[in-house]
Amino acid sequence: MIRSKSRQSATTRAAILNAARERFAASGYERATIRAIAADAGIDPAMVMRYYGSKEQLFAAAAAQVDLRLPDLAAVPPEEVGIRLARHFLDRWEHDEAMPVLLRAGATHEAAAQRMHKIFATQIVPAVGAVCPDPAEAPARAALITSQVLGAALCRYVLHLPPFVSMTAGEVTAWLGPVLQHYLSAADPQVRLPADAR
Amino acid sequence: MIRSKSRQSATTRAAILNAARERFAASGYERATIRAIAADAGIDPAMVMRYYGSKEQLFAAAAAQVDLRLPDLAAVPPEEVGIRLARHFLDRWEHDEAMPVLLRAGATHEAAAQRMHKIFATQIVPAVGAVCPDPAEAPARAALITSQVLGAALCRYVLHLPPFVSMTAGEVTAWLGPVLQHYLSAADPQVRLPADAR
DNA sequence: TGGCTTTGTCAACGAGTGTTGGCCTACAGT
DNA sequence: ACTGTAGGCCAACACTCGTTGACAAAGCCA
Repeated sequence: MIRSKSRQSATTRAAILNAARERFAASGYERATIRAIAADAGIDPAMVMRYYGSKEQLFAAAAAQVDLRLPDLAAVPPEEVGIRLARHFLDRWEHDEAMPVLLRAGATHEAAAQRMHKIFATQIVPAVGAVCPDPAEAPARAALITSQVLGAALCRYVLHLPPFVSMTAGEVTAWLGPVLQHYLSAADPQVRLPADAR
Repeated sequence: MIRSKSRQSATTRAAILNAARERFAASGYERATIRAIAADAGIDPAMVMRYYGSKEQLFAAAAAQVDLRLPDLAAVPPEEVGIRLARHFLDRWEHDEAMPVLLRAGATHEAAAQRMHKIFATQIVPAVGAVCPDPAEAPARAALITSQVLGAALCRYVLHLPPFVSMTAGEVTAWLGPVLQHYLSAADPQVRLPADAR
């Protein structure tokens, strides 16, 4: 367990990053303090500044490289795309805490919201576009999928809404699958005329 | 415009509450400072404490009495319940900022999350139960509806996800309606056996 | 007019924050 | 053995926060 003192920096950097991710995920950006993160990592707060420069940059490092690892949906049988997507997200979240980080922080921190925009544009939209009937509709369909997926994550991992946390991952997947399928491939619904909009 | 000095307290109290709601909605709980709220209301920070006791109590007052005013779904033709529900939520949010307050604050503040649990249990679950095939399923179905509805609000009003904000309220309603309908009345989906869960 | 309550301001406290610079220590290379 | 350097800690700064108590002004009531 006892290591030589030099060439230890990589280990410490990683420890800080892990502690930061946990704190950001558990408390959001503002309540996650440098001091608490440093305490979790077992080092002095000054080290955090030395290695990451500022809290903002530490957050950027903690929330960087969020890779959803979305599968190639074009290779999936068309009628299974929805359930496959739902299962993928659930799987991801039950084992990775990168997404709660962005969810909690994105609600109040502008930089986090911008990062979610980027993830949406570079990962979700292309994946959806691969199986979309009309590629021009991909952004809108991807946004709808994102809304359902983030909403479920919000209820389950952030708000801890009782009926949602007591469901198994399989149940959630079974419910979300058809909905994602609908957003992916259903015909664009006609908006009623303003006459009966009220 | 100039009023007598006494009997002014009700006006000031209301001004504080309005400013508080705006700040909590725009910045979340932690970034909304008493000083900023007081400045918006045009008075001294000490007045906020005098009238509301503490920041926590001010937040409670600002987030209190969130009445979704859900319609009696039993009186709606069964096949229109989904679209009716979607339209109601959209209508509510485009004109009221009480919900963004809870969304932003609920992500990081425990008291806000608890308040959302209460709103869910006392308003959404009963409304859903009125049209649910099996009342025992009402909490789960209500949770799914809530997840989609909160997810849409998150993308549209908090994260400002571009494709979502550029949709009209009518388009969002048309997309969400069938999904809410599905959560309300579709048969409980069978969860596949563990054999093909991977 | 004189006192009492209400409405409000001002200055300050104590705690907690991100951040900085100086100092100590122990290893690596010579 | 000596020295340079990198890893790490400590103390402190400057600032903001929620919160408090003392004090001033203005109305109401007698």
